[in-house]
Parts: sequence; C-alpha cells; structure tokens
Amino acid sequence: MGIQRPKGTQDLLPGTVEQWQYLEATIRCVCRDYGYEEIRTPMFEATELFQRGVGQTTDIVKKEMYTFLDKGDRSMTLRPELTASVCRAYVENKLYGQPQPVKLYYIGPMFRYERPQSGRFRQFHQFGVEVLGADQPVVDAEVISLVWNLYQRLGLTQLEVHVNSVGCPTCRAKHRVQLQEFLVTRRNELCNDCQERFERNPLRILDCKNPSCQAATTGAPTTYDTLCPDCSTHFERVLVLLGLAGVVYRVNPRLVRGLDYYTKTAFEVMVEEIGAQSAICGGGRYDGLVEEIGGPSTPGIGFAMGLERVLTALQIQNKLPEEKPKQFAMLIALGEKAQNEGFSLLSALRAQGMPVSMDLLGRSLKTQLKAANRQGAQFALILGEEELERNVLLLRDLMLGEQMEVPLVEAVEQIKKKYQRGV
RNA sequence: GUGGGUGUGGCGAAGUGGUUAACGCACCGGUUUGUGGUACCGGCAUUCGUGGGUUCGAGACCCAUCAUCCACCCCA
Repeated sequence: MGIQRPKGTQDLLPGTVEQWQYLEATIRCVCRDYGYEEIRTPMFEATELFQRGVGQTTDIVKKEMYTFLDKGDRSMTLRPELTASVCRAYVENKLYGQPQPVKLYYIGPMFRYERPQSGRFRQFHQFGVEVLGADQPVVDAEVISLVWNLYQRLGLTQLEVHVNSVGCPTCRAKHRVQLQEFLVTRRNELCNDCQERFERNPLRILDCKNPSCQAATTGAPTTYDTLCPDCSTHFERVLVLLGLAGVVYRVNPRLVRGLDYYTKTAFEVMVEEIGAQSAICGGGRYDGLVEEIGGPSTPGIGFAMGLERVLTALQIQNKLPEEKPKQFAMLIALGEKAQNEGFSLLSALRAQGMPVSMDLLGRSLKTQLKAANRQGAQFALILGEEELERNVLLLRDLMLGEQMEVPLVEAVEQIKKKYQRGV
C-alpha cells in the first residue's frame, strides 16, 4: 500500500461531509440567535502561548502538542485548543476597547498527539464559544444555555449536564489543603495514578473512575465548603438562572476540569452511549487567563465541543437528516451533435439555478437512464439524433414513467416550471 | 507512553496445513438496432497487510514489522 493518511486523521468523503455541513449550519444558526460572532485565528501559534495559556503542568502541553521549529528557529505549535488563541487575539487586536462583552465563537480543527481511539483523534474538530469582559453569573448561564439549546435543536437525548464551581484561586487553594488533609490517612487506598496525583493535583482524585478511589473520597470536603462568599453567591445565581433557562442539569461536586485556567463555574456535557470518551462538551470560567497572557485583567468564560463526538451521538440516536436526492434532472445526449446542443442547454439550466448534470462517459441510453435513476433524478432530458432533427427534447418523468416532447426553444422554460413545482 | 483485539477483492464475509481462494452486496457489461428501477446471463483477488521462517506443501503454524480498532492515562 502506498502513502496513507496520518494516524488519527480522517478523510471526510461525500455522504459524510453533508452531515458535517448540517451540524455546522445548525451551530451557526444558534450562535447567530444568541448574538455570537465568528472568529478565525491561525492554525499554529507561538508555542509559548499554549504553555502559558493552557498550563505547563497539563498533559496537553507536556506530551500532546505538535511542536516544531520554523525556518527562523521559532518554536511553533499546531493549536491543541482555541481558548488561548482567542484570548491572544482579544489582546492583540485590542478588542477590550470595543463594547463589552465580546461574544465570539469558532469552528475548526485542533491537533493533539494522542493514541487514537473511539472519539479521539489527532486532528479533531471543535466548536467553541468565548465571552470576554463580563464576570456576571448571567454570562455563565447564557453560555451553558446556548449549549443546551443547540443540543435540543439537534434532537440529542440522554444528555447529562454536570455543573460545578471550582472557585477562585484563593478558595481553590484552601480546598486543596483540606482535601489533602482528608486523604492523607487514606492514601494507601488510592490507585497508583491517584497516589501521584495526591501531591500534584489532588482535585483530580475526585473524578477518578477507580472504585476504591471513589470509596476513599466519599465524604471528602467539597469545593462548596471552602468557596468564598463571592464565588458562592456567583455559583448559586448561575444555578438559579440555568433553571429559568430550562436547562436540565446536575450539580456534580466531583467535576474537575483538566486545564489550569478554569475558575468558578465548570461544566461538562456527557452522552454515555458514544463510548469511553463520553464528554461532548466541556468548559468553564477563566477569569485569570487574559492577564496571564499579558493583557488587561479581563474575565472570561467559554467551552469547547468535540464535533466528531457530537456526530457520533447523532448517528447512534438516529438524529441526522435524510440525504436529499442529488440531482433534479439528468441530461441524456446521444451522439456528438446532440451533446453540443445538450451541453448548451445544460449550461442554460444551471444558470437558472437548477441542479442538473449529464453523463460524462458517453454511455448507452439504457445505462444513462439507469444512472439517472440511481441519482434520484426526477427527470431525464433525452436528446438524440431524431429529436435534434425535429428540434425537440424528450422530457421523461422518472417517477411516473411518462414522457413528453418539448420544442427545444421552450425547453428551459418548461423544465423550470417542473422544477419550481417540485421545490 | 501502557494493555488487549483484528488485518482475505470497493464493502460484508466463508475458508480449523493439501489440487483451480466459497458466498452476499456494490460495480461494469449483456439479454437483437434508442428507454430506467424487477428478472436472467456474464465479468470482477496469479492471491489472502508486509517481510522472514517452519513444512514435501501455508491464507491458515511461528517470528518480526506495519496498519487499524478498543481500553488506560488525559481530554472535546
């Protein structure tokens, strides 16, 4: 076998691309309704952006980035996520000078060097939203409601929306200490991974899948015990507003997000049916990130949604729209003279916006009819030597099996009439 | 990075060491000259991911390698 596509990448072929187009169109529609505008940033950025933005200690930065030196010896990285880039763009383009908040969305490929598995790729696609310059709880609720609304429109069911507050850096640090104090006596009950997490990232132990870790952490102090008054009222307000927006959610004190920048509200949406990688959307507030990147202190919140995973869920739940017939009519021209006449007719029909095509292999009438049938065409426009001599076109209705003769001069008009009736 | 499964034509799938590698779908062509969706007929893998090895003999056994899938880690 010759050259193959890189591991963890996909060729999206006709038949599948339509599903992506449908999903993307629905997303854009919801974003427009919510008043979000699209932003497009580069596929690669200075490596430092992700190191600072995503966090040096995260797996993404430590082992999953596609990093390379360009010809000027600058370290560049294929974007593994987009929140850092959007914040960079916000600062660099001085969007803080525009009316606040700035409400943005993006759709595009991300790159992470991982072992592929179900729902996990090296090039994958995310839809995401970022709101910069607003710290009110309503923003958190609006963003989550946007996600909810999108899934409703897509018809997805069996969703689990988990919401939590991880607090600001101050209360998070307090929680961390309390958690370690709680766990220190049970440390030997934890799995190997969690033994290591104990020092590095004890919050993560809370959402370990290992049953013994689950048991060891029952009754552990939650973030709510340590939330400062500000974080606490913020969280309560978010929950109230979510209820008012009709979002069905669950408060999950064990929900911890993996990226360093999250503060206060964190949330995740899961669909169990799609496999081990069941999170189809994850996000939260990141009030310190813009400043971390070198901009003015600016609150922010956003999420990212894995489109491959959403599509998988839609497939499993059978919620994708049916494929429409590709062509309205097929032109069947027999012989070179007829092809000349037919080709110009074809171009006239297409100029009028009708989806019409013709045989490109010079095949027999019979074969072409068969092909037209398979395309789902409603009409066959037959033009042979005989018709040419009499200046007519055979207009055959493939559904009814009837055909009529139309003078060539009236052909476009007549066909258009049929087409408009169908549309 | 770790662990497990799989690899036969475009797709699905038989083939438990022995002469010519089933079958289904798809595809292409035909069933008298220019009329489709059905039916019938025919065509479509010098070869079983690749490279070695065992054997009189291998798609089947062994080794290596590559690819792919699933799971862990982590994330969308």
